[in-house]
Amino acid sequence: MERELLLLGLLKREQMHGYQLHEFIDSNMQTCVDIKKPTAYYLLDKMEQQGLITRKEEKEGNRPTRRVYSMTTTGEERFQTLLRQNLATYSQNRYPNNTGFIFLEELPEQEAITLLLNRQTLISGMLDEAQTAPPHSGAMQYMIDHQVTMLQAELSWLENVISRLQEQ
Amino acid sequence: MERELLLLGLLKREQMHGYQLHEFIDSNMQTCVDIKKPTAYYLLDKMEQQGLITRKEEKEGNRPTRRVYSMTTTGEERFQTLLRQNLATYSQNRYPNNTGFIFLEELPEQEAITLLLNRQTLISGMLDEAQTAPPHSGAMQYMIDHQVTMLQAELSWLENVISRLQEQ
DNA sequence: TTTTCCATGTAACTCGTTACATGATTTC
DNA sequence: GAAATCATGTAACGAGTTACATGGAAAA
Repeated sequence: MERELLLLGLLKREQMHGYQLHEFIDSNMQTCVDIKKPTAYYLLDKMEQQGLITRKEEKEGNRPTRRVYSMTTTGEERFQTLLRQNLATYSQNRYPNNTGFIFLEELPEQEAITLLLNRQTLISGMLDEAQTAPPHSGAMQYMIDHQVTMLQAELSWLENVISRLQEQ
Repeated sequence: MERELLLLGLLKREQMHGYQLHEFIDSNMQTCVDIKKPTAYYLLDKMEQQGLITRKEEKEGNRPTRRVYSMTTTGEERFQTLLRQNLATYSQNRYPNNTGFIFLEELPEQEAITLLLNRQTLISGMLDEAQTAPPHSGAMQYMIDHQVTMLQAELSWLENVISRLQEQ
């Protein structure tokens, strides 16, 4: 659903072909969303069949034909619905990354601390990366801020856990 | 992988049958992990075939036979590996919940604010719930704290977005 | 007596991914 | 001449879910 919203939203701005969409997402939005090529092609196909988008073929030289998609009015309506739904709603996030913490006590404290310090380094690295990302236009910046906020939260929680372990 | 770690970790503590595992997870850990019954049964089957756990049948009266699983030494090793890997590692979280924010500008400001206020209420509710959860034993408490931390971060980011919209 | 709980499962499906295939074109 | 890029796709798989099925026991 979210990837459909993503593709629709981008196609609302301007018509694009599959490769181009994937390229754009992969190089401009990699910090907060991702989509693989086969998924993109598959969704475009499906949404075309549903009448949300239409395609026109574009031939340039001897290259493979581009299938350039643009939104239909049905697609526009769908986009509006999806967008509102997405913004007004929130469903609990799971953090499968952290399942191991349930069993922290199974490990000798010293080893646990060592492992967690490694994790801390990883998260710090990601945080740095997110923070040094070039500023994005408009609402995309919100998404980057979100990543940063969440990574900071993750980090501060982790530091808390580590220091509680060190107290013992 | 994470659910395997979860099941293994619980079976390390004490032998259990599928229904019981699901029950336990569903009623004691619902804030941070979840697993559906068919998934649990499927994984138990698979892990038994891999020799990570063994089962013995337990018959009580005329009820359906329980398949009580307990860990093997191979399972113990696997658990140790998975646990260390999970703790020392971190991979970027995606937040598909928030995809819509990329297109915030497509909406009239007033409406956007209204939608986001609704979302805010939802998150506040979840936060309350997580905070009033009865304290858990040992490391499980870390997981609850994590949920709380993440919800707070989500909320503070959202409030920030809302107030930036209101300034305009 | 009807609903809920106990305890197991299967089948079909969804969403997404990896790995592979094709073939021209530009770049090194 | 080899490698990366452009542009499309298919096939097989993976993890997990929903919906359904069974059948006895306890509770309402």
